[in-house]
Amino acid sequence: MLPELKITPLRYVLAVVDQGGFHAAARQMHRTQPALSMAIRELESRLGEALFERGSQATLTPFGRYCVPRFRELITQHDRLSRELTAQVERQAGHLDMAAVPSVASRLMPGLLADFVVRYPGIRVSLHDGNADFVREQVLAGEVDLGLTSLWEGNAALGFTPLMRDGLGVVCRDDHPLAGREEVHWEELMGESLIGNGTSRMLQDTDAAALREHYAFYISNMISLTAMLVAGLGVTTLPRLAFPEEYERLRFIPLSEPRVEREIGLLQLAGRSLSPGARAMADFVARALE
Amino acid sequence: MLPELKITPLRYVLAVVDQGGFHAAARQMHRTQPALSMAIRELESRLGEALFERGSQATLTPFGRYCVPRFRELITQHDRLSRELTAQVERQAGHLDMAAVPSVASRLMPGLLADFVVRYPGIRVSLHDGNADFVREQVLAGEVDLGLTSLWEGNAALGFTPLMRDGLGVVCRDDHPLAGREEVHWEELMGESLIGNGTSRMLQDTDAAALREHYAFYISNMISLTAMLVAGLGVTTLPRLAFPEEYERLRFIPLSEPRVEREIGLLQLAGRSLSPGARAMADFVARALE
DNA sequence: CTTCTTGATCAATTTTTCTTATCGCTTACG
DNA sequence: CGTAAGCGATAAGAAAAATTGATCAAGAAG
Repeated sequence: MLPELKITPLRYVLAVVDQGGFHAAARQMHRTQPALSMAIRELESRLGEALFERGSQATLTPFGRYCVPRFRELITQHDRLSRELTAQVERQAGHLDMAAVPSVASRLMPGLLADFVVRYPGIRVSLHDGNADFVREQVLAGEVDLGLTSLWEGNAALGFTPLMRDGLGVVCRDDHPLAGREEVHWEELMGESLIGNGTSRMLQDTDAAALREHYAFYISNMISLTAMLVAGLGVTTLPRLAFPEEYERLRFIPLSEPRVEREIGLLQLAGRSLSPGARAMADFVARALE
Repeated sequence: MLPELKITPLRYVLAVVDQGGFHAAARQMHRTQPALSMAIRELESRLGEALFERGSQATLTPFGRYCVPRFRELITQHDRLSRELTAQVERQAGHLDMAAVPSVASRLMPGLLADFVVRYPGIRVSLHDGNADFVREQVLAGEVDLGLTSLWEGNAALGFTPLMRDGLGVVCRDDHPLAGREEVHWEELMGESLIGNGTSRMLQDTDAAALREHYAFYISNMISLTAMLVAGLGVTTLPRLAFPEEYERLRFIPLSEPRVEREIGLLQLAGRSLSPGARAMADFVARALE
């Protein structure tokens, strides 16, 4: 049965050694002198050997001299751990993995991350991007702490916090008849050369579901899609956030009827709390997007 | 102000993790389940972050998962230290430095040490030999924990525990007139070719002090001395323990008048306790020599 | 639906830790 | 030489902490 060494009495011993006396040590420790006397005596009896020479004042025994550096080492390790955990809790350190759909990753995250690293310089962030299914799977598998995506189907194991709405619109080239319009009704698209993409499932279960039958192409890759739009090969529907603003010739016209919106929000495992770093990010994102 | 982590609650956490539940852990720790619940809750509040998922049973939070290996590490280090100190106290480990006069070192210590290492296999011993002044200085300077010697002059800083008496006698070659005698009176030596040696000061302040004026030689080196005795160049006085029994032609005849004895015993710093290993040796030697 | 198990909670109690007051001893100083 | 100051030990009581026993609510198993 090996004795349990409590940290505090070890600290007392070091204080006595460093300060050269029980009184001075007590002052340093914000304790009274008898408190140290008794705590150290208790420690000695637990070890079965005196640490301080009795009679002589605050002189270490040979065994005490043997112990002191070891006590110091253990206390150092304790303090290091305590400091490390505190840093985690206070978000001065830590890391988090997150996944986001491409539109969020490329349009929202750059600015968000820039602010985040200023606010939490110690927290390292890994951001993975992929489509909504990918994000969902990553969160579900615990591969990432957080997802930033729109949720297509609920799941008891997932917790979703909506943060912003993102309305669907038509994207076409600037010389297209629809280009100057304020808004578009879905039936106006029936005659167009329609290009389907990954976000087209937003039309599912809406009045405009019939559009999905009329795709001339289906392109999942965003680069390819924009290239085709720029080439004037057709029009497509995209949520506003996914609309590539950097292409001068493309225009975004909101869909007025039906008004289709996706809800972008934070996805996480339900019933599972977040690491301090992940919570910092979740709170930060939620606050930034209101 | 960094929080003070007590070892026991950390152990509770590991027990819950390893046993997969509070009840099982409580059994292992010989505590009741509420004790663990409350201790862990207190630890959590001290850290400012939950370790276990509330609601779910004995599931770690991400922060908890982060902590567990670190807790385990600290506890391992604590236990290693505790074990190490216990080993010292129980004399299963340790070391000691001692010094002894040559006669003791060569005649007594070999057998003593052989038994000692059987009894205390973990304790390493360093044995230095030198004359009584050397031993005394080594002890006084704290260079060695223990001395095994005879004490010529007391000192408040030294503690001496007599263990055995060692009587002075005359040493001569087997063809010397005194060789067959049972004992010798000091006055019988006045006509002899007397060789003085380091132990001759035992005659100081005795009836035979006059002999010191009649030395034909003074030889401090034991090898030289025995060579001269074997060569028949004279006789000398030696305590029995210093008499080199391995020389077949030499004889030891006790001095009857005056009866001069040196007291051989343990020398140590007064008011300074011994290391566990040194105390083991001191007790061992004292018991062996009664 | 009932039963069993799990962890949480609360009050009571035991244990531990700390303080106040005091003692005996040593040291420094006039 | 004697006095005052400083030190650590000690005892008794107070405060704080840990632990228990009993009980509760919730989820899992039958």
